[in-house]
Amino acid sequence: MLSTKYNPAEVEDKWYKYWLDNKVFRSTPDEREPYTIVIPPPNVTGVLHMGHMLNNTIQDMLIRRARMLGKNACWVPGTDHASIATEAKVVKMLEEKGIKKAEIGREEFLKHAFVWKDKYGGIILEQLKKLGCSCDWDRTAFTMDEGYYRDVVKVFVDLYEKGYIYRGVRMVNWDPVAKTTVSDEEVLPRPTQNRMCYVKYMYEDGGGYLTVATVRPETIMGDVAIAVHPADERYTHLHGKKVMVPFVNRAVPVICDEAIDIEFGTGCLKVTPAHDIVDYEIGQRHGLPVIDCLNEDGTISEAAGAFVGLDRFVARKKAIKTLEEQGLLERIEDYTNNVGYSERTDAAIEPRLSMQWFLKMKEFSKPAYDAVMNGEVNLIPGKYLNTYKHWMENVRDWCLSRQLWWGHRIPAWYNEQGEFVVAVTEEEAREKFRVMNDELKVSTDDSRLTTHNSALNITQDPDCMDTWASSWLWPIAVFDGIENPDNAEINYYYPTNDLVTAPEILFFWVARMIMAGYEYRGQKPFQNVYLTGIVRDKQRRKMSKSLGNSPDPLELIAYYGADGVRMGMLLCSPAGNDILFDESQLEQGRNFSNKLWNAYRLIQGWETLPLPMTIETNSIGDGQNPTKKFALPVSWFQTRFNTTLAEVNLAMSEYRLSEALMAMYKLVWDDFCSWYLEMVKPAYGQPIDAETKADTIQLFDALLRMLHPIMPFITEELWQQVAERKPGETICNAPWPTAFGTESIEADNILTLISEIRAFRNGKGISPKDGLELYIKTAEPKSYTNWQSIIEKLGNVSSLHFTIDKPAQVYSFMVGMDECAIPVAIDAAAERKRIEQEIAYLQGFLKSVDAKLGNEKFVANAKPDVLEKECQKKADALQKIASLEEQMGALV
RNA sequence: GGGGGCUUAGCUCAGCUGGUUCAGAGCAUCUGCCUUACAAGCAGAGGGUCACUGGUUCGAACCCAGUAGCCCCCA
Repeated sequence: MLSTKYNPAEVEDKWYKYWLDNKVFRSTPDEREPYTIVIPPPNVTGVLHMGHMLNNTIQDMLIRRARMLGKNACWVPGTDHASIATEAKVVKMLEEKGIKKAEIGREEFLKHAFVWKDKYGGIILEQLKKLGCSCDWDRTAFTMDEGYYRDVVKVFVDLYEKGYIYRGVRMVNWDPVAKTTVSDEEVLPRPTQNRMCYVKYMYEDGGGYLTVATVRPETIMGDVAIAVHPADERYTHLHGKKVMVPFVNRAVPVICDEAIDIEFGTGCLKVTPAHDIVDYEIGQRHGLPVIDCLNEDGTISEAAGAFVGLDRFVARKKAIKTLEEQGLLERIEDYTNNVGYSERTDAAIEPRLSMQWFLKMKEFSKPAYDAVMNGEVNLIPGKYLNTYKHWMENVRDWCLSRQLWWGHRIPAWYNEQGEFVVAVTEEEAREKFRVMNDELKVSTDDSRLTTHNSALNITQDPDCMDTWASSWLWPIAVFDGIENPDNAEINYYYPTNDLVTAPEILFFWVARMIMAGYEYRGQKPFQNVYLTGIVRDKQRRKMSKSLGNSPDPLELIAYYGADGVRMGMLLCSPAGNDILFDESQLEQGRNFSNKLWNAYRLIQGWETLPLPMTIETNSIGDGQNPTKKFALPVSWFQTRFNTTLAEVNLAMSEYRLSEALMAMYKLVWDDFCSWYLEMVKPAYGQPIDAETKADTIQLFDALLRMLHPIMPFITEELWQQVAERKPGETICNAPWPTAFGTESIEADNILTLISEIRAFRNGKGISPKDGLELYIKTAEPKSYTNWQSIIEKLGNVSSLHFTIDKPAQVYSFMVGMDECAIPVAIDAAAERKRIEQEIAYLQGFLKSVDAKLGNEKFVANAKPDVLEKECQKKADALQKIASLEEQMGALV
């Protein structure tokens, strides 16, 4: 006896193991059409969160359906080394053990990092298995695998040689805690309480001062000028004068620059090129020197000449105090401004000049821009097209270097003279130095250069690359398409079909993969990019570990079942729309699993009768096939199934996944369970004819196959039970359903009639157990008699008449054009009112239709089918009104 | 400051190329049912001036302009 509740925990692990044992997810190139997805590699620091659940459920649904459609489905899993996030974790872990990164050195640190990665790096992949993800695990890749590492380096060298990569000084976002640059996107601005200091800068020639407003007095030592707006009349007299910088007593010029905001502060800007991007630009324009007052850890540098060695925030306080003591502080105000904080360490970001490696983007990004604009790569939903366009048209050079150890080390080598070459290996680097030297020697004939030849003291750039500089090769590198660009796998699987990811990394990752795809394959990396929404909590906050507002996905799976979670989540998340997560959604998914389970319980419990049914017990047969008791309901459901299947296929092809799911949900719950099963269900303890049972199982099998991509576990469990299966056979490889070859049977009137009867009963408080008499006045009694026993059963109709003679006391209603009546004691006045209201509504409706038909322009302009519809509406409305009026007349 | 998007039932959202039997779905709410597949259930019901104001059109939730509110991205 099966439990009345579906228990997912009992079956999920069993089937996942079965799939792995039978290598169901394994893909190798063959003659079939490939269908490929590469997973957006989660960070090795990652654990499964709600975003992954959504994202990977979508990928699994796509890949499982493709597999059932007979394609060679390949889903490549893997992880990203996530340089900054992982390094931060490892540093912290070591610190807890009392080990300092700087003390143990690079080699040793990396050993620790790999140990950490081996221990924690695969957790999330294991968690994906709980979700049911059908990845080809034999292909699991990692962005720092040996081969992958070589690819990344090779690409760097290649791009350098092509002239795309350059080294330059730039203002970067500096994280003084992680001691690395971070990208603009990793800087989170936050309103911060500060103090605005109004500082006096004395004229060099004495006789007065000007006042500058600043929130960063600790950078005063780096001032190289005071800038005012050329049109600011308050300061015209100061043009060309010099003023003294506090603390260091350096005379600096007062300069004019259009960039100054006259309204802000006093209208005088202290120019500190090393510590502010605007100041840096002003400095560039005016040829000013750069004085870098900060060390990489955020302490004041030697170059500053004051407060040396103090932390920047300590120095700030001290600076204020000193200014006060020296009488240079005019006043001080509370001031709130936006300060950028590191997403990784939460340290206040320091704008800082530093030597970095950059990739020139303008020209390089062109193919990626075109590919999306001309639809070669399709963004779903399309609203991201504009976002993409805008970003790509304003693309800036990509800072490739990070001051970290965990990652792909920049393949640049420096000699003692500070010259550098870019090469894949140290060997090659030496060779390049040698060649470079030879050329120099030839051109300059300088014998001193011989030393530099094999000289040999060369060192590699200590920095490593931005994580995205490895993951942008993902769709190529996982098939070894960089090192072996013509291998069978890359030729077969590339370009991939769909990429499913979050919109927040559209530029970071997606755009760059497209660039890499065209550069290294001459082709797009994927056809479609499905951008999921962000999972938020009910207060619309993004779910995150730091906020603690994210439930533990594994607990959810344990409670609702993987299928329930998958169905529940996706049912209400259209592409690109944020999903407001609520556990009641998962409850819906779980309940749906249970519904399916119980449908099966019902079917499997049916006893069949060995003998053919007799015609007497067989009142709703179609009259031509008396042994096939429920021919009409089966055909009717098959018709419904065919319609829904077409909707599902269309919705899927347009990536309207939630709509596809909703259509399936209704097909199963409403059409199959609430209608079809109730129609064919025998009375308690009664047998069913064998053919109807077989048909029902066939229908159920088709439903299971349709649901399998979204609910893999329960569908496998039931599919294995509804029929005898061979060892190793699995619904994963069963064919995606196709339409039933059946005569199209509609039963809308029958369903409406039954609903009307039930509604009437409900409204009158009549028990479903009390049978009712029913009169139908129709031109086509056969359309009802074919379904008579079903009408009687589902409506609990005790006798059905097709006569005009009916009792005077009736409740009447319309089904389509047919007039129906249930004899019952009624309140004639109330009934009259109800019918009057209905007539009034119809007359209003008729008026609007008439207005259209009476409008010459409408008749002239509307399409013929629209016109025809309107005429039909009019005819129907007229006939209904006539019927209703007749009913009114009959009322006593 | 520049760019993009959103505003439809209490909540979350559909509504593809304008045609009122299109104002929809799910959840939630309400009413009645423990009717032996399922109370994680069954049968019903109520609920919206499609943000606002104009315009285009024979016809607008849908197209255009402006207004208000919210969100995101870039500076």
